[in-house]
Amino acid sequence: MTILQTDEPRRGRGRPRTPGAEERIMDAALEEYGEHGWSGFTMDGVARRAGVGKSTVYLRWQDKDTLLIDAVSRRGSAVGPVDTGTIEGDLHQLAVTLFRFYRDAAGWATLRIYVDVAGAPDRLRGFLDTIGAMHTEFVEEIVARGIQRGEVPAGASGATVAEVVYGAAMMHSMRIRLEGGQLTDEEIEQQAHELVELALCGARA
Amino acid sequence: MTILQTDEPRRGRGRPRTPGAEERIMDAALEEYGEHGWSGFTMDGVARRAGVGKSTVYLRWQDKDTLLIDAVSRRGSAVGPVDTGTIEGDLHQLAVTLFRFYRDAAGWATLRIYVDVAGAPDRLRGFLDTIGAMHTEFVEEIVARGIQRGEVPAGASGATVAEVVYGAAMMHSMRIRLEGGQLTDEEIEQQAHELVELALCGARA
Amino acid sequence: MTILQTDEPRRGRGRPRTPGAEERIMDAALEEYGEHGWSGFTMDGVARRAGVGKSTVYLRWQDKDTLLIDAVSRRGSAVGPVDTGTIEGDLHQLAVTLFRFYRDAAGWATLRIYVDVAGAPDRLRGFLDTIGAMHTEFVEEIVARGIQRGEVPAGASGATVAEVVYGAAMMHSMRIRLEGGQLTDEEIEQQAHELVELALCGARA
Amino acid sequence: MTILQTDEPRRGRGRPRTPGAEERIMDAALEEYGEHGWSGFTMDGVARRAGVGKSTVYLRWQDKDTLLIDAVSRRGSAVGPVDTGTIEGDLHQLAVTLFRFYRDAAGWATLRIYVDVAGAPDRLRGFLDTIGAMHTEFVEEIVARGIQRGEVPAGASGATVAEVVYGAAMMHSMRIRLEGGQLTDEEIEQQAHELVELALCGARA
DNA sequence: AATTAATCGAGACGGTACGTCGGGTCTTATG
DNA sequence: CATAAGACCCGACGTACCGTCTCGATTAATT
Repeated sequence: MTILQTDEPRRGRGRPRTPGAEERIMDAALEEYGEHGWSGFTMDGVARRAGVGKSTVYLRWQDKDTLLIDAVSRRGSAVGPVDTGTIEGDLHQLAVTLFRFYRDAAGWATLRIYVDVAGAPDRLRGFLDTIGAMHTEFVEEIVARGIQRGEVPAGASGATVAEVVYGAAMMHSMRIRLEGGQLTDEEIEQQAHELVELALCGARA
Repeated sequence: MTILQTDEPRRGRGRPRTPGAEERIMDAALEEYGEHGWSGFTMDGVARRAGVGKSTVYLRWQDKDTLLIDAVSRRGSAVGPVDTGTIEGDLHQLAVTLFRFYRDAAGWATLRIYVDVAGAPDRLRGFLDTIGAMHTEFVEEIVARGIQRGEVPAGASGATVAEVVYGAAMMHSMRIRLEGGQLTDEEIEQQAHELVELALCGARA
Repeated sequence: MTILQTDEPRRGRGRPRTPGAEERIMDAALEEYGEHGWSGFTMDGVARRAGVGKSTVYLRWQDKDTLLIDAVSRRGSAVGPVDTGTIEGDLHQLAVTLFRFYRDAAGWATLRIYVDVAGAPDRLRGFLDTIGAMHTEFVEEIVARGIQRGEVPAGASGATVAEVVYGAAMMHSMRIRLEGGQLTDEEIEQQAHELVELALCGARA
Repeated sequence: MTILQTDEPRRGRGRPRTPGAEERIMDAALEEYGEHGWSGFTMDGVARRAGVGKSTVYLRWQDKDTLLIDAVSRRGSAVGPVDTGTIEGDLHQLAVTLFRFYRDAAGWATLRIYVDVAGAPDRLRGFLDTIGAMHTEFVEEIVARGIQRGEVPAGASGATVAEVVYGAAMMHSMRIRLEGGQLTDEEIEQQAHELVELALCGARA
């Protein structure tokens, strides 16, 4: 996604930037973060794993936070808009995507960043807010279509549904993680099903 | 709470540990973490704020992580069991407590730690799991009493209700935080009400 | 010697000081210093080796320097006045004593202290000066008696003789030490003989 | 002199080491040691005084001892070979240089280190031995030339002369230092003269 | 015998310096 | 120009030691 970048000069002069470097660095960043956590996530480690020099990293990202957030945001967009024809189908697919996202190390890292940034007064909060709002919009579109189709009453709140689905998926994933386990695809289907029923029940009331 | 401590030798020999030191240090840790976030949370800073030497800190906690987790866990137990007579009242009070907990810097820090620890393979996961299970038990007791009273059908899942309430409260709090806002007590009441209705709707189905 | 001690109150009340403690502590101090040098000479180490608590040490010496200097001075007085009847015999015996003194770990430690203290502006310099002057006096008495007996001319300088004997003995000892060797008693006799001849030659001129 | 350094890789890659840094650090080390003595000689202090980060120091010297010894050895070589045409002139110049060397804080620090290292079993002793042997050689060359010129008999011992000159100069300097005084240039000339006469008297016998 | 008071071993205390490590910057030689 | 390498300054890490302090447990001399 690399939203945080300054617009590159691209004057065509000098050696062009190595093509795959951004990717390799962001991948390395997510892997390092996934393996060692925040403490233990070092720029030297990222550079070494990506096989580049530190200056190559700092040429593209101004600091550690920015790199990590950028790397994480790119994966965060794995959760995108869906349209299966029914509100139930849409929410189910969204929930399944979420569970899979949280099961992955990089996906969970995204959540870590969000919670971390949300907790401290920070220049980056506004940016993540945009991402968060984007996700809320997906759900509101789903609910809006459901209202149009008459599946849920007009007063149903997309924001609430979003919070329930995202929040419950996150909490369930965390519990499994703390137990040291990992969700299978079948369990994800089952959990998503229950969760959607519950959310819809609330939306209908 | 200081669960992580090894049981002290307590041979009565030598100068006894200063009584209030643990408290002062943990308070200082939460304040430092709340003000500066993870980066910017330093042991020297904690010691200075608590008015103790670094050795006094390291005598009680083996490292930075352990101190922070311990400090955070102590506050985590602010959320305890409730019994108001109805499942609706119980869940409402629980939700209100949660919202208030997440509004507080130290409370949010707790969540940060949980998400962080859940993301990395770690010796501390098992411990936090215990705390997490404790919270699930509170909700399961509430639901069990609800079943006894006939408020919800026998098949209602306490774990699911817990995930919905905790997760949605967390997500809502995070959204407000990312927007830079802060929940008022009235908004908390309102949110808690909606959330409980939704959860109960799901539990009854 | 324990010159640095304040005069003890000795009011008779309370538990009397453990008799052998001073000795054990000073011995331990010299041993620790001899084994580990200045860096590596720790009060905890001394107390542990002497089998006493730190308070027992600090009750007798105000700090590390004082203890070490005191311990070292006690051994320093191993070199005392002599009177064999001839200036040659006196100086020979003095030189032999010196060589033996410098061969010993504690004796060498004494020299270390002297050089160390002489190098830094310090409250302890005056004290060591006294000791140094004492040694000079021994030699001056020897030379004065030599003058009386007509062995050396009236203008002979005791201070110069002292400097030559002490200095040359020290330098020779240092060279042997740096080579990792150790002077035998025969070598000491031989060195002392040469040294005295040289010093007397100078004194006679 | 920096003899202790491992030969550098010098692959030409990466930023080269700042040219004057070694010098600045060693100067700072000697100044700090001269001012505060061993206790009070801190790496942070050296780095600050040299205007350098601690890592820059530790990149060049493995620890405090090594730095100090290296710094001191460099100055130790201030005393070098002389050749004035007569043994008397040579020794006189050597003695004057020595007295001036010991008068200087850094010079005296050198002696401190020597005595300190000579006193403890240590990896560094062999190295200082080399320096010590070098000094002995200077004097032996002087004496050898004196023998060639017939100024002293063939059996004269350079080592003994060296010990007498170095030792007596050191002892005299120490006495003056302990008294809190400082040798003037005139006194140095006078002392050197006396000392050389005495040493030559011995060498001739 | 009870009281008083000093000393003892033990070890926690507030500090300070250690030697290491990582962040972000800068400087070289090489593409 | 960008890059890989790596030295730079800074500051936090967790450890060790200093000299102080506070314990409970002795150990006499004084009541």
